[in-house]
Amino acid sequence: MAEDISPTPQGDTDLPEVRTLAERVFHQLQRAIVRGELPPGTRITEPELSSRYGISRGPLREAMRRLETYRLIERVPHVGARVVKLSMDELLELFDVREALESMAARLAAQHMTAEEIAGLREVLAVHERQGDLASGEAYYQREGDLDFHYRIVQGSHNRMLMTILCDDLYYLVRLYRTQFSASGKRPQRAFVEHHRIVDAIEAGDAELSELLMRRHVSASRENVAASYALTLDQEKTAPADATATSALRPGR
Amino acid sequence: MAEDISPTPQGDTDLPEVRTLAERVFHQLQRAIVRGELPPGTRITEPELSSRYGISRGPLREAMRRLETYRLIERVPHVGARVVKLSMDELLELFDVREALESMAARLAAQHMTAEEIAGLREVLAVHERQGDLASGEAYYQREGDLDFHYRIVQGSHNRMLMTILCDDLYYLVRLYRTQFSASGKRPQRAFVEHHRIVDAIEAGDAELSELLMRRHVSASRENVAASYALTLDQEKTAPADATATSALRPGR
DNA sequence: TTCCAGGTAATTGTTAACAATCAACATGGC
DNA sequence: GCCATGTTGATTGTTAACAATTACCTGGAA
Repeated sequence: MAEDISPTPQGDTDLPEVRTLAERVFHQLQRAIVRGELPPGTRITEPELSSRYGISRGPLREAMRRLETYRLIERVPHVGARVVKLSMDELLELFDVREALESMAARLAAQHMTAEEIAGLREVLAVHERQGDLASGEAYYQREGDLDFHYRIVQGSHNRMLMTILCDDLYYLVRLYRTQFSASGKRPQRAFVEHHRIVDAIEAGDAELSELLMRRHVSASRENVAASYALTLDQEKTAPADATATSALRPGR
Repeated sequence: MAEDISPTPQGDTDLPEVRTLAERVFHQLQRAIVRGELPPGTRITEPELSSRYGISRGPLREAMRRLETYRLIERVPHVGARVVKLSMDELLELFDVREALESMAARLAAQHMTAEEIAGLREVLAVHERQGDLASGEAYYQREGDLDFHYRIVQGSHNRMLMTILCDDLYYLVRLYRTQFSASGKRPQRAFVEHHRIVDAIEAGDAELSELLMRRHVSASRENVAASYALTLDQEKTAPADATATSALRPGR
């Protein structure tokens, strides 16, 4: 059980910031966690990982510190670190934060987005639509495209702090939640229509409408997730196999 | 020039999380930066600080990494770190983020705040009012009280992620901005009235009104800062002594 | 059987020395 | 005189060993 992560000493030289060992192992660990190769709750021990990646504990600790700031692991002094365990409560909290920040981003995007950026946004939707029919059941690309759509609108806000919080700090947490609660519910058509209306409002320069539509869009996604979760709870009640696996209630800090 | 910070090996043992050297020096550095004892743009060099605080470079690097996540310092690989330099653009960006998040917090507070919490909130305003007449010109306590007010509403949202972002991640950045752009404009009466109306809406359980009032409150504060800044620019134009000191335009990343 | 105490092993925190990178300065050529 | 280039100094990145705290396990007593 020491070869789960696929060390891959090569491979990720595309990132511009691999000037140090700590950066490289940080990206490797980040990818492993987001992909679910390191399941939530997994204990992270420094000697094991340092030997696995062939580096010393110094850079590894720095990488772990960065993972901690992204809320992907949780550390306790003198005790250790473990991959963050997700609860449905926290997922819903994340949706509230996204609703607040992304609606603001849409408002600012309507004011500041350039013609080129809007064209690029439409292109995302077009590509999305082109492979939409074949990917109707393939939820993965759907959601990737959804992430890309939201990502570009945040970029269009031209607010660097907003971009940092949403696209750097929370981006990987959103991805982790998606791999964790894989049942994203299928409302691709609805989401697709909403995306188009948001772009229309942005292109028209209607800040208030853009904000309102984005707020509804995120809120609807939140309700969708909450509903499918309630459904899961019901199914568990009828056949309570191993409740701890899916209910994922935090032990409480 | 090696005794500017006041090493103070004792003093801050009130924090619960001083179980490690890195934690302690982190808090010391954080306080030094927020108080302005380490001016923006100051270069942070590891050997100097490690010898100054009497610790090794290991814990110091961990402390600096934490400071980086709070956006209080900026690091460049193989080059070094320096205290973050504030620009008015970024301050306005921060106001946008606060407007989005704190209005959401007010909305959630109206739904989830307990009677005890609301009573505590009113107590903050009462204390504030009691010393309001004597501190009419004393802007410092005024702003501290303002921070406390906002802080408690965020706590009242019962959304841990919101609390983390606003009260942990952005709190010290807001304080740094206030010490930097000390001219906070004086609209204490206006802000005070707005605070009371927000509490009224929260107590009435009116989520939408609470959100709206908080949004206006933060937005008004933003416009106030922007206006006083424009005034400063005008004064500089008439007497352009050293423009770089107060205009504080980033060199652009 | 259950609870508590002590000891042991493992892990984290810390330190100091070594290696790699960068910025500034001096030197030489055009 | 100015620009390119090599060198030097300092700073950061990395490593390995040491110290301190914690968790687990074993043993015994109520």
